Amino acid sequence: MRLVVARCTVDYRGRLEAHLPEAVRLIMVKADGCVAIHADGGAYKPLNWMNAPNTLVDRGDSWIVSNPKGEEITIHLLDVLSDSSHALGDDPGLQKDGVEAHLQELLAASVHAIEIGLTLIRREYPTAIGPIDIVCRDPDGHFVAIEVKRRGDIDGVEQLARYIERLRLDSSLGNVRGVFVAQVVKPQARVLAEARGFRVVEVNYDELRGMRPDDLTLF
Amino acid sequence: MRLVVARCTVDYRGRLEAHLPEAVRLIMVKADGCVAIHADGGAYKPLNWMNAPNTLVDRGDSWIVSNPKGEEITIHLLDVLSDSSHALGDDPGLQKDGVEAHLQELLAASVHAIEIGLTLIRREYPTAIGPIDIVCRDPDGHFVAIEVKRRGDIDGVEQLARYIERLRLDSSLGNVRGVFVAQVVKPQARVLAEARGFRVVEVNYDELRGMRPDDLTLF
DNA sequence: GACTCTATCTCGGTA
DNA sequence: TACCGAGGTAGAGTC
Repeated sequence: MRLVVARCTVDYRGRLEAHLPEAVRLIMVKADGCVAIHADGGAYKPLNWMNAPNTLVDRGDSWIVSNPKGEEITIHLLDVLSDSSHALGDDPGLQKDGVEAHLQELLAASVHAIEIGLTLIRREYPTAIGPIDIVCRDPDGHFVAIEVKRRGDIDGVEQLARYIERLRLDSSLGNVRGVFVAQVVKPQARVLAEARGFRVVEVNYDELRGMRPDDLTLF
Repeated sequence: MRLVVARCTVDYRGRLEAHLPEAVRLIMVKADGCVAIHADGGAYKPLNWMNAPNTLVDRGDSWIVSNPKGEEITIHLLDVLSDSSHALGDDPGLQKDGVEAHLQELLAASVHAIEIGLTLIRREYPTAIGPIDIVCRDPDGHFVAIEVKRRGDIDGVEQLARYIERLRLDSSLGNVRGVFVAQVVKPQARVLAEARGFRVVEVNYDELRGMRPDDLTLF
């Protein structure tokens, strides 16, 4: 990894056009060739960047980084304050817990947390337009399509609507209804979900993790 | 900005839980206090981070960074290979051109580029499920809801469909129709838009920029 | 390769 | 502040 601190200007031309006026910034070049230009604030996102694969032409006072898609960044170096390189080696990578997949697993194991009386048919139920998170049957024998989100946004409701529309094309399934499950459901998403006739359920991840799976509960 | 290259392990607990095994990484601390841990690859996204505002407790061989929301990162430093600080100063910020907002402004100023005879009612027309990009009236007095996208995807068509559905609930508006405008419209989006009864218009950003606003045109 | 969906999304705007 | 939508979204997984 090469770290250059320099007074510079930057021009990007590609999916849009962007320009950075003269200032002191950090230019980070990683081993895979990607380049990122950071200011001294503004969270982790760089001001400008170019992902690998790309080619870097170093003309001394300016760098031109371009990729096969025709995007290009030009960095004019006006004053280099520091320039260092470090061998970091491969990274073993990040281990995560608590993402949507886990929420989905927990819910599939405890579908009664969504609605009493549900029976799991399957998780990741396949359709032509993508898998439905969870599909159940209710005590009346009706299909219940369940969309699980960490944050219940309007996009998720649309997603559920597409799946329901799809399932209803298959008349052999009979009645199909939708349930939208999330840790937090945004107001607009709730309005839309209810307008679409979907039930909306908020669940607590930590409580869910503490619950016994359905096959151990006695109702 | 402080740049530390060190062999380290990292643990994050907050919106989810994450752990980084021992490896050599770059730890970047910006002037606003935010911390990012980078590997030597994987584009611009850090492996772990903590946004400002937060507090950093430096215990020498370990750092504990926590924020008011209850998120926390613990960095164990096993071997510091480099530690440097640089004064970067404020950044004048990024100047962008060609984003959706510009396209929308240009179109609002030249609605005849969408369709001859339209009169602008307002931009960002408010509804319970979000603002409509542009709303016009046509020569017959009908409402026209216009969704503007840089890239015309299926999501944008769905968005327009939601707005139209919403407007039609208000019978006082009379007839309402939709127009989907983008620089490029994906085939699937076009099919869906036309199935929904929306007109589809492709516009050229550069041509649009060269046009005079409506109040200067003489039709 | 194209498509789909998640994200500690980030970031900006606005009510 | 919370909420909403755009993003050069990026990145992962699947078909």
